[in-house]
Amino acid sequence: MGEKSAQKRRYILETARKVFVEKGFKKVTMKDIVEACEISRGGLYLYFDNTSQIFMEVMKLESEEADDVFSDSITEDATAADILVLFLQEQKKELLRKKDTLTQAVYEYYFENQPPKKDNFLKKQFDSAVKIIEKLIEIGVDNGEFYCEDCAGTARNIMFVLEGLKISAQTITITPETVDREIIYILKSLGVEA
Amino acid sequence: MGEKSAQKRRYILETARKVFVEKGFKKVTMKDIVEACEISRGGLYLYFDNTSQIFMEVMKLESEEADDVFSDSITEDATAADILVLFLQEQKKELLRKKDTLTQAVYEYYFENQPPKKDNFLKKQFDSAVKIIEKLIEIGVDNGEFYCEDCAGTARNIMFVLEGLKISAQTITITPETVDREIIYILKSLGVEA
DNA sequence: AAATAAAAATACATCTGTGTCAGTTTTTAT
DNA sequence: ATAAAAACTGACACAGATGTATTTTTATTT
Repeated sequence: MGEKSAQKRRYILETARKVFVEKGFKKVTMKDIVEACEISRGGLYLYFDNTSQIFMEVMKLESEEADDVFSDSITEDATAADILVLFLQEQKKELLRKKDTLTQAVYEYYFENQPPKKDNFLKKQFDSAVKIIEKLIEIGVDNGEFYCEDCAGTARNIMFVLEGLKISAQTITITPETVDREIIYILKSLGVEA
Repeated sequence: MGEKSAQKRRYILETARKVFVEKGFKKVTMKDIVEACEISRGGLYLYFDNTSQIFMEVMKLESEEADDVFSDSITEDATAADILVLFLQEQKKELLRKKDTLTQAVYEYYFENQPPKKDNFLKKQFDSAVKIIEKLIEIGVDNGEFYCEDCAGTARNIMFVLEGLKISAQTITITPETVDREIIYILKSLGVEA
């Protein structure tokens, strides 16, 4: 498969991503992707075998482009609290505009394809986020910005709260105020008044 | 529809529940339910129109039989901390045996049928659980068992953590130890050493 | 026991999605 | 310019699910 094919593969994946954002995972058919890409049925099968494969590759692309949220803010010479707040605000934005992310599709995919212990996209994201938050809290504690006895535990706890908010945003209806309250709660638990 | 029909309706719902537990929501077809109930295709359509309707009624039954977890333990003359621990242990059990609950099916259903603001089964459950936990914490604070400045906030926070654990158990693989750590973390935040 | 009503089973027509394949067009190389 | 290779297309056969219509069985009434 030559240069050109790689380009088209990429185009298909990017277009398919929009479809998954729109419809989740389960509902999407090869036909949907074909139509979105404005190619033929047979053409699509030249590049991909089925929707699961396409989705997996979409997730892969996604994960390669991730982690930027953090690095953006960390490079500044902001305080630990600033960075944490920035991160939480970013998460808030993300989880409230639920119709613009792969969140739901990813959940659906994992429901269908029972927990792959290795190569679990979500687990990787979760674990790496925990680690970064933990580091951040440690820095804050050293600074005297935060009070915290168990940085790892707190980091994990924060991530579970965010997961809870994320899924709740997809099922229950969640208001910005609800998210704000949780953010304030988290900061308070670190001894930071918002 | 006579006495007998009502009985059969009930039988179908209870059998269908097992199918939903087994397969989630989206995957389940009328055929699956027909086979599980050992009745005929046409027969099922006499009672229900489609899988969504069946699932909605299953959830309704489910919600009518809920809330017992709490009432069971609350009637005892246990301390607030005891009751809270019992509740958290119950939740732990529930979320670890993920293959034995409707959790995943409910999520799938809500993904598909976008957030009904009224009659939202999940929201009702969530809100009522928050209220009960809040009361419990207040009692504990009055007792001097707990230390807590914002009972409502803490109750909400606990529920979001549990939601996070619940969805994580379905997607990431979660160990009992992970849940235990969160439980300990929660108790510690109330000033209770486990 | 025959007539009638209710309940259940079967067969049917339809629809939607899948994956493949024979044939066509486009690209590339000589 | 032409042959070979690569990329693409639309039609096809198949599979599985839906909801309905018809027939068969079972129960009820007189």
